[in-house]
Amino acid sequence: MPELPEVETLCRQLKQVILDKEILGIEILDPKLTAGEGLVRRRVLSVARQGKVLEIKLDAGITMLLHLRLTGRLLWQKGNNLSFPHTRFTIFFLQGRLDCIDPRRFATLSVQKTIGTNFAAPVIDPLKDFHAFRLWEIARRRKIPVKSFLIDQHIIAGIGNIYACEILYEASIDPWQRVDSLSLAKWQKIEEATISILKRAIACRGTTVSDWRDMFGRKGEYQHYLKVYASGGYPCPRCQATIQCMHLQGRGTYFCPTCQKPEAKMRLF
DNA sequence: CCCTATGTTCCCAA
DNA sequence: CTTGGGAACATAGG
Repeated sequence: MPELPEVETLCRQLKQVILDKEILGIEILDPKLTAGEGLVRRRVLSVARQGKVLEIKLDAGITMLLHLRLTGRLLWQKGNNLSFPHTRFTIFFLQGRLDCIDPRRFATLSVQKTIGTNFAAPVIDPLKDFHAFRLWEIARRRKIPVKSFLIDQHIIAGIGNIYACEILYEASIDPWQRVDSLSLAKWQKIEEATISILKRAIACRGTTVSDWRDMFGRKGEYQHYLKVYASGGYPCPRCQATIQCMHLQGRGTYFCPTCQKPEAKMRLF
C-alpha cells in the first residue's frame, strides 16, 4: 500500500507517539519477523524515513528497519482492544501499543547494530534532493521508459505506481518515453510535478483507494485529487479524452493519450 | 473460476 | 552489462 507520502505520514505519527518512549515488550506472531526479538527495554531515539523504509533508532546502537511492501499497516492503539486479523507483531509501550498488520506477509523487519561508518545510500529522496539537472544527467545514460525510471528505488526512493502515474500526467509526459530522450526542460516539469504532488499527498495523509489507513486508523484524502490513477475510461480533466490503462512492467499505468502524447520514435513498448 | 492489487526480488532470455 | 518479461511471495475482493 504505502508509497512515500503514506510512509511519511506514519513516520510523523510515530514521532508524535513513541519518540523517547521505552519498549516494554514485543509479541511476534509471524515467525518470518523474529528480528524484532531482543528490543525490550530499549528507548526510541529517532524515527526517520528513507524512501519507503521506516528507520527507528533505539539506544544501545540498535536500528530497526521496517518496510511495509504492499499490504503492511501500522496501527496505534490504547487499551486492550482485540487485535485485527493478520497482526504480525505488536510493540508495547506504557502509553499504548503498536500493531503491525499485514495480510499478505510481504512486509520485512530487520534489526541492525549500528557500526561506525553508516554511509548514506546513493539514492535520491524526491523531497530533499530531486534536482532536474542531476536526474537529467543520470537519465541520459539509460534507455528505459520514464515511468520505470521514476519507480526504480535504486535511483529515486519513494515513488510508486500511483504517484508515478500522477506525476507524469501533471508533467504531460508519455510514461513510455525513453528517459534518454527527455530534455532538461522536461525534467524541470517532472521535478515541479513530483514535489507539488508528494507534498500535497503528505498534507492529505496519503491516498486511500482501497485499504490504506494511517496509524490512527483514518483514511487519507489524496484520492480526491487523483487525476488519472484508477480512472481508466473516464474523461481527462484537462482535455476530455478518455483515460487509458495499459501495462508497463506488469503494473497498471494510467495516462491521457492526448495530454501525454507519445513523441515520435521515442516510445517503448 | 477469472482477474486485479499502492512492492520487491529473482531467474531467464534477447 | 542492460533491459524486459514473468514468476514468486500470500491474500482479499470484484
